[in-house]
Amino acid sequence: MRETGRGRRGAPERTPLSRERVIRAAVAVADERGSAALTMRAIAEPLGVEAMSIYHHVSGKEDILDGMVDAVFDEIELPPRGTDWKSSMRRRAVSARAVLLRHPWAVGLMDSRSRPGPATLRHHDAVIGALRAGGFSVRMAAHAVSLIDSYLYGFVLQELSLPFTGSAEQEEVAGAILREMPADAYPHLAELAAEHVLGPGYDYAGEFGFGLALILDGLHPDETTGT
Amino acid sequence: MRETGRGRRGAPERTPLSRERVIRAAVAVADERGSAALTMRAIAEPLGVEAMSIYHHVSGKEDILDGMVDAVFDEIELPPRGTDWKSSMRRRAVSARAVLLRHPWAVGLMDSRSRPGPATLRHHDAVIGALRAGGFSVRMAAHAVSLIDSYLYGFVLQELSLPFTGSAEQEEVAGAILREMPADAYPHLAELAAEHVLGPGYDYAGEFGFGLALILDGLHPDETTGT
DNA sequence: ACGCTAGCCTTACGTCGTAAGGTGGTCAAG
DNA sequence: CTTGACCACCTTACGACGTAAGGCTAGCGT
Repeated sequence: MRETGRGRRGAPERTPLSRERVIRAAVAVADERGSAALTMRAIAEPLGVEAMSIYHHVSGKEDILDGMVDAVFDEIELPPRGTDWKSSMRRRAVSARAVLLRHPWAVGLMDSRSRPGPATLRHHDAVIGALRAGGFSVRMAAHAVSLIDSYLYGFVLQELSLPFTGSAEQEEVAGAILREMPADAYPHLAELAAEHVLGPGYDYAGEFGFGLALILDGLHPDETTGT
Repeated sequence: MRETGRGRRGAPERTPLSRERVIRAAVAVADERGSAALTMRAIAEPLGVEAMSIYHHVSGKEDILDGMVDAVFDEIELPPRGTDWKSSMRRRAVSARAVLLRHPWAVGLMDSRSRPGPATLRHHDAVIGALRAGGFSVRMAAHAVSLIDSYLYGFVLQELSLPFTGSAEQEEVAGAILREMPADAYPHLAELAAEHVLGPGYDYAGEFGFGLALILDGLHPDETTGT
């Protein structure tokens, strides 16, 4: 697993560490073993290095976390140019959700992290740009970004806190909760669980499209909506 | 700060610990010193007790975190009965946002926590109930809850990750970021910051109402929207 | 009178982030 | 070729964390 390279005179030598390589290793550790396992020692190991060596390339763990968030934004597809604003917003949102689900630690990292990296800035710039190109005023673009991103992050946040991943465990877990839950104490919850969530073919992921469509249909380039 | 009470024969004695008192103390610590300072020892201290004593009343730190999340839900105003669904959803959302801002650690705790407490269940039950009473089908109520809550949590998540709290610092910080940011690399971001966010009277909190209104106006009791 | 038990405390372990300083291999200057 | 500075990594160590294991004591029922 340890990467090696060639020195400038052909002598084989270990690829030197770098901020980028450290952050890539950190992302891999968090993906594979969960965010709780993201320790300095765990990051160092697959790099073939001791924990303290990392400090020569990043300023501390916070710095790594900042870099990880930026790496995640870098993976999100930018709104494609040359399309109408609505479908490009949809594509971007769908891509962002996929990336955030691939890196389940990312949403939780986003609060508490207030120093945006270049990929993050580029990402937001492109999103605003697509809206502006679609005829949105500056004020309206701000509204749209706030709304769409809030929905996006909030949806993924809820999706990740579900105790299951596939729809196989889904029935099982939800059923268990239902059983140990006094059914007449929470009648509406019980009804929703029994009739809908546990019903055939229910897929929580499908909810994402519903809300996204509603939001995008409610947004318009100008303030012609007339609130 | 140490609470005392009276024994059953009038002898003054220390109020015994309880799960509830532990959780209340934990909430206070997190509110006052931040979620990073939420250690067992820090929770124990204001209770006049050693850290290990806590373990006789909760099963571990995870248990405390679960209790804290439930305590937060308990603070959120339930959707008032006897009102139309739309205004009761609005009231509930506004109340929830206020509570989540009062306990900034809460949103971050909500992912990773999958065992809902009684207050949480009661809260969700009441929300679904209000929608059902407003004529929503089970399926549509599920859509509505997912959408509204996603927006709510996502908005607060973003709001909390802003590096400022009041609009005084706001200009200062945003201005500083703008200055150290290559302005022509992120033109749309720069434009939005300069013309809108830094403009007079901008209040990020005001964005909440915009998105909430759009979402609530897009939702309808039956599937008459015709997607 | 006496042991039970509930409720709190003491001690200790392994792991965390990271401060401080050591070490060896490479390279430029002499 | 020698030398010495420097770079990249390592070793050691510290205080704080969550918590396992077991100890102490006061008040109770018998």
